[in-house]
Amino acid sequence: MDVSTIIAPLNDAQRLAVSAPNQAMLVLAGAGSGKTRVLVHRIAWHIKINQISPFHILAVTFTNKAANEMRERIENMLEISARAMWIGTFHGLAHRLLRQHVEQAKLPANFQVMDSDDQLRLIKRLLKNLNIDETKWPPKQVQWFINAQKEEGIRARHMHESGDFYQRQMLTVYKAYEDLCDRSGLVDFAELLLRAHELLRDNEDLLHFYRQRFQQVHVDEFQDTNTIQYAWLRLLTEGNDNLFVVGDDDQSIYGWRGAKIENIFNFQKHYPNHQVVRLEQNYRSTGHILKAANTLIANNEARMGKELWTDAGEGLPISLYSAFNEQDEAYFVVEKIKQWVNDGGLRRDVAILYRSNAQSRQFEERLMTTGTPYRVYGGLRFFERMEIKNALAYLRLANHHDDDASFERIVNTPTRGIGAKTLDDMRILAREQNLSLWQASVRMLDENRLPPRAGNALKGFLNLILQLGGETLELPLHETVKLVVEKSGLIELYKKEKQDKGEARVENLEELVNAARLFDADSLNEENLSEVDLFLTHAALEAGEMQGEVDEDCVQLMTLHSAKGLEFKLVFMVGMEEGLFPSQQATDDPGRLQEERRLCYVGITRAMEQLYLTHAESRRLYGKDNYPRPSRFLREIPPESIQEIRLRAQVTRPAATFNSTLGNSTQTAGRYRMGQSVRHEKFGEGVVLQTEGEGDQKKVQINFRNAGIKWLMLAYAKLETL
DNA sequence: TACCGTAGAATTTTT
DNA sequence: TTCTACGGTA
Repeated sequence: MDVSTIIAPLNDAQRLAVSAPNQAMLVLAGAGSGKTRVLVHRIAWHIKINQISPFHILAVTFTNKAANEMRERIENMLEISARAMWIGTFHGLAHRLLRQHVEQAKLPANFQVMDSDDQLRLIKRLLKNLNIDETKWPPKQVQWFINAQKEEGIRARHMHESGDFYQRQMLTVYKAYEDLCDRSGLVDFAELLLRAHELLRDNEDLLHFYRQRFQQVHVDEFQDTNTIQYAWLRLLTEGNDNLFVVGDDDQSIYGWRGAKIENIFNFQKHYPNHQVVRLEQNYRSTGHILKAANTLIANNEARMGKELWTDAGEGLPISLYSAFNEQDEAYFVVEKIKQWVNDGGLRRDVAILYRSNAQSRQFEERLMTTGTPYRVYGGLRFFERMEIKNALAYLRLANHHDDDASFERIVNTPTRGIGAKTLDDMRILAREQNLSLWQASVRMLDENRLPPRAGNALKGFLNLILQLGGETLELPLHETVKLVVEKSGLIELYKKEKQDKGEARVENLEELVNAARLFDADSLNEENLSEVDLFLTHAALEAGEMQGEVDEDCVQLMTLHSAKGLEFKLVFMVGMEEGLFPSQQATDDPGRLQEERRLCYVGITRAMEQLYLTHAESRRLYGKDNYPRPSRFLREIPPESIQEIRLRAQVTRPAATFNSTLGNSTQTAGRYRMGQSVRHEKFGEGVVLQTEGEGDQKKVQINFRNAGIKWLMLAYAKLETL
């Protein structure tokens, strides 16, 4: 393979990035500008042109999906195995480091990874133990606090006792949490990163080794890195100038989760010899769409600056529809989708994007009644489902008796007569004697501390776990899982549950056995784990797909956040209203508002051919009617790129639609029907929401742009239709 | 232990 | 409005 095969399919900017000499590099890759391609080709360049062994290459991503895709594309392109190359997520790679150096990382050899749900449960239990009132100290908030500290690299011992009451309380919990995790051999997501950072920072020989090993370090979605992730990258590369990062400050939408967009700016300070390359040619969207995106995002401050362009032509203008209410909005969108399909379009090329999950319902209902297949993203993923987590807890406890989190989870699931009293006693004993719950129950049984019934029940449970642990030693993984699922009694439990739900759970458990069968244990076993532990880690680190792969051609419904990285021919961005998007909480904070704007930018740039923006004049939210003003983002898009879909164009629509959705036939009558724009002498412009009464008694409710919502008597109000 | 009623909350979620 | 978590009761 020679230079041209790697370089030929690239544009100038891409080439510049791919073939640059070894130095720190910041690639600002606009949406749809081929950033993965640049990463893949850059790595290919190192391997084929610079003769760097894959062994010496590191590539970090945020999602498993991105990591898998990158590995695959490199292997296909170079026709080599990329086994030796470290490609993975920050968390996956951190985990691998910790496993390979458990001792130096000061972890037990069989440490287990907790997902956020496990973590939350652990915190809840901890608060109970510490007698801390959960209503005053919400576990979620505690969890957030702890993770935020870890992401900043702060341990409990680094914190001062002297803070305010809140700080001191949080610190107490943080300390206790650290102790509990250490004692139970549990590691949460943030801990993986923090500990991996400390591991390298505090072990000079190790750091030296990995700095030598990773001659070229590549990072995807750099704008999403948090403090500790960036610190880890710096440890590995600073001074060597061998850090190649790709990102887009305009697509940073996870600030609320700790992502530091500043890392992009800091990069330029920390790597003074860096080079910046901008990828601005867009291969995805039409001119109108890009113009809208560019103009909108120009309203943000402190950008690196970038302007997307295309040579693909203007395309269709963006359509804007003002719906009466959220039902009309759904109606409109689904009508347009039906048209698209009638014109030969595929449903899978269509996406409905919204700010918050709650908005999906209207669309689902409408899609359902029209018989349009659809798929909603979000919600629980496979390994996060209750029944799966229960089954995995059995598996875990059978292999790690001292895992208290798993113990608590399943000790009485299904119910086996181990009640609150028994458990309380057990917890007290465990705390006093510094034992695990397992050890505590063994002792209680040994010392005959329990009434016969509870004692027998507990004995039964311990035996079950022992049996599962013992019998499964010799079995292949999927047989082990099968045994666990069957003997645990979970299947029976869910069979009894309400029809459809229980059935789904049983199916999921069966699917779990299947997943274990398909699990390719030796694919990445550098960690020297048992097959079971490897599977458990896999479950924690890769929560799995949202739903099983449904190949059916269906409309895609998802939040703007989950749409990042995807593209669709036809995109609907719905609920473009103040208070919804931008969300209420963001409106008074300039920083958060800019993040909302970036989210809007992400949404717009998902569209390849056609983009619809919709908002509703009236929206029922949490049981209350709201009359939101159109989103400011709509005004930030150049009018010449927008085509408003006028109500007049809708006259062919059967009046029954409005009636059935609003349930009041008077509302379509007369000059002042819903949606009619009017002007009032004093209140200015507004939109009719509904009417009531007849003759001189007729009243209209109007949402005035500036004066708010008012009821007016038609006979007196001087209204002018627009 | 299981079921019911009610209070209270209700962006976004790569790992 | 709708969902969840919790506390009370059978």
